[in-house]
Amino acid sequence: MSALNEPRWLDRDEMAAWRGFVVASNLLNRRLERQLKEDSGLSHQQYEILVHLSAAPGDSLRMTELADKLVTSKSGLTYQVTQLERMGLVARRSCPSDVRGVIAELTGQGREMIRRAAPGHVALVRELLIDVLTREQLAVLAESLGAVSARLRQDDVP
Amino acid sequence: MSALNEPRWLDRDEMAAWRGFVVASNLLNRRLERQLKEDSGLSHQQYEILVHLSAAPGDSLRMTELADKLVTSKSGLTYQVTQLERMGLVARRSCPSDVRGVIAELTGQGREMIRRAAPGHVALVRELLIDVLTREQLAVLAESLGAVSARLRQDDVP
DNA sequence: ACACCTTCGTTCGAATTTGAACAACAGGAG
DNA sequence: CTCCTGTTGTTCAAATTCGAACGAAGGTGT
Repeated sequence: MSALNEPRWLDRDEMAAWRGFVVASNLLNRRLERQLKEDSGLSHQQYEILVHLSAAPGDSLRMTELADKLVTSKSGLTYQVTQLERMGLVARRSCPSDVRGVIAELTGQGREMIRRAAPGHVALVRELLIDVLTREQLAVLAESLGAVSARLRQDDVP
Repeated sequence: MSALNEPRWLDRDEMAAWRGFVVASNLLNRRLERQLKEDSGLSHQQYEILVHLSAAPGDSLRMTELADKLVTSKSGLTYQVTQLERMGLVARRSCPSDVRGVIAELTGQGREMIRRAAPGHVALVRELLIDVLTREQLAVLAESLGAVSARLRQDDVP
């Protein structure tokens, strides 16, 4: 009867998990944003770009690859890489194997910046998230969100 | 020696939890944003405003209260409430007990909108997050993120 | 070599977000 | 009452974000 049309609403636990996710996500982002801006003059997004580059072989990545890792739009990345380029933290160079390709590469200043910015950022992540949870909670969180991310990556049709 | 200056970096599990959180959060928001926009013409933020209002007594809340619940800036809320007001989904009225106060109230159209938009949204949240996890994972997630949120709310100095 | 479809990164305009500054008011201490 | 401090919601400029459209190039099948 109505079972076919009536959606399955979230029960108490499900709602708690979902609301907790949304609220924690927003609050965390706010705090990290402030801390990075004040201490290093970087936005969280810019910081993440530097991190992904510094973790990549040759301190460099193709724009599209980088956009995927960051989970952002291509145009958004173009904008931010331009900003970082103006700050002297990232340089653009063309891709040898593909004329269309653009490679974003960390500069010396970029490496220095991430080296200085990372400790404070990690300390805050630890204080606000990691150290609040037990080892078991962390493990479950990692596995759960890993599964959710994988599920989302799968059918992410642009 | 160096132990005092060297930050405690994240180990494998901690990093997995943190990255999982960031990635899942971004991917989820992207998907929810698209779905809401296409199906109802609402942004996720606008949808959340309607949800919080419809959950409040009298379908109404003070601006500041609403901003707190949404974890957004006051100016951001002012903008979005104005948008919703233009759409006829929300109305502003002044607060009886405080001349400065402004109360956002759900209109009839607003109630109808949330009634139509909710099923599709909840279904997607279920598909992408809730139903991907086991009952135990959900419980741990709820408790963990609840603790993190509480910790964050505590010392959130504006 | 040719047409065809996809991918790459950028540009563009529109929408949104933020923090700082602001005026108006509330709430108390004296 | 009167000053003083904190709150409330808005306005403003600046920064950021996104999707659609674009030109240019890759890759494939014939």
